Amino acid sequence: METGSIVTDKDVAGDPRFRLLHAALGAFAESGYRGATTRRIAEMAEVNEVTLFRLFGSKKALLEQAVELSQSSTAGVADAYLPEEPGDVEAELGAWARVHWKAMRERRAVIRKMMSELEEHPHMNACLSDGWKKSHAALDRYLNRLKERGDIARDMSLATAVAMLTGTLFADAMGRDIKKHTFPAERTAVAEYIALFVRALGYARPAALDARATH
Amino acid sequence: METGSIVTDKDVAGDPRFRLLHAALGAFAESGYRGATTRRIAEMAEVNEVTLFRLFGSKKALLEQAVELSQSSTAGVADAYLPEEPGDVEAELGAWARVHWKAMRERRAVIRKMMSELEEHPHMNACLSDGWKKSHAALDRYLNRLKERGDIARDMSLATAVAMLTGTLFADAMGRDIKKHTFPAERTAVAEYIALFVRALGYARPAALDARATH
DNA sequence: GTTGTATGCAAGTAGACACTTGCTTCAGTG
DNA sequence: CACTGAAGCAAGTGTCTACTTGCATACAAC
Repeated sequence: METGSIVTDKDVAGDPRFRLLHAALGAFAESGYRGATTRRIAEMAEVNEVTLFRLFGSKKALLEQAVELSQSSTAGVADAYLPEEPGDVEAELGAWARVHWKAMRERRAVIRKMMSELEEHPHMNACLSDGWKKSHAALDRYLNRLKERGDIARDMSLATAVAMLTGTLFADAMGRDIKKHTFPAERTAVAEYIALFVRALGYARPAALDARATH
Repeated sequence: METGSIVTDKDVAGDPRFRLLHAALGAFAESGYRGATTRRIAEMAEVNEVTLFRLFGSKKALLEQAVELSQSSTAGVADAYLPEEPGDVEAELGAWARVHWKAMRERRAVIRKMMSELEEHPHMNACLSDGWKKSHAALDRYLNRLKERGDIARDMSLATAVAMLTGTLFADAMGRDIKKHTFPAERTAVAEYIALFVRALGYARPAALDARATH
């Protein structure tokens, strides 16, 4: 069983290394790279500031490891919801979308900061795209399978469809704080997006009438 | 000479106030609030740093005025493209979307920085949502008119549709730098989004068969 | 010519910043 | 016990930060 990390025999929560990584991510999420000062990170971690430099060498190294860790913890958590062979398309897409949306929404502060830092810290650019790559690829595979089966139009551009759905979810997760009143209710929003999306695909449900538009 | 706008008799490009506002926005777009130091802004504006404080009082005041100015310059530039009475829906929505997308894409650096700063500087939150309010409202009115005319389903949630289209455009404008290869070609992307969106609406073209599902 | 206003320039403030040095404390291991 | 390694602590380093002060200069109006 792969854990992806080297677990020491120490109490993880008490390990200064772990505490610093956790605190660094919190400070970064609150105030960005420049605002996450080494003093503040050390205080939040309840660890001496000197220990920070002994363990990580520099602020830059610490923050890079912190965001990498935060990204790997949620990467590819949604892709499992899309089966190899599509069944109930709306339900399956809905489950995937809900998990993907939730993962972005929970990390929205970090994501926003990474997006604003990507010119000055290219490492965060890589982290960002890697974090979504697996989920988006799974969606692409799923839609491709639908296309192969002839359930959606043959001339449908999957890249456009994927960009539309992932973009909608991304913008909702990021923007809901900014313009509250203009978004659908949080409970039902994702399901409504999926309903619209399925219709955009021109998906012909097997059980329903054969209503393929083109002759 | 009559210019028709509120212009001082000074040469605008040489006016230190104008130069500072312009430089402040540039520095903010490059490095965010903390990275836009007063020294750097003054250097970029080729104006003495002391003049900055004499004219604006503080760095905070300068930056707030700068982002406000940048927002008001592009606010409501797209809403004019949606007529009161819909005609060629795909073309009209396409024109609106293209202009709206372009406005976001050109200011993407500033927008990304504002989004990451909105907890620490609530003023930027207000600027952000105000900048989009008019365009989004115009889209909402347009779709509402379509609904009234019965061209799209009566049970369609316009809030969801608006969120989906604006979200797609926003995510494209912001994300194209981050994950280049996963987006449709820049030339055609917006038109493809619109094509999908129109199909999602279930829009029945007047010239085509009368295919209204529910009577 | 005098006054006022706007700008430049040199210098300086107090605090924050990332990072370092030297020394102490303490737990674990032989 | 002695030794080692990890951590804390106090006190620095030089640089940067927003912002201030005092004074010199230019130019326009009266």
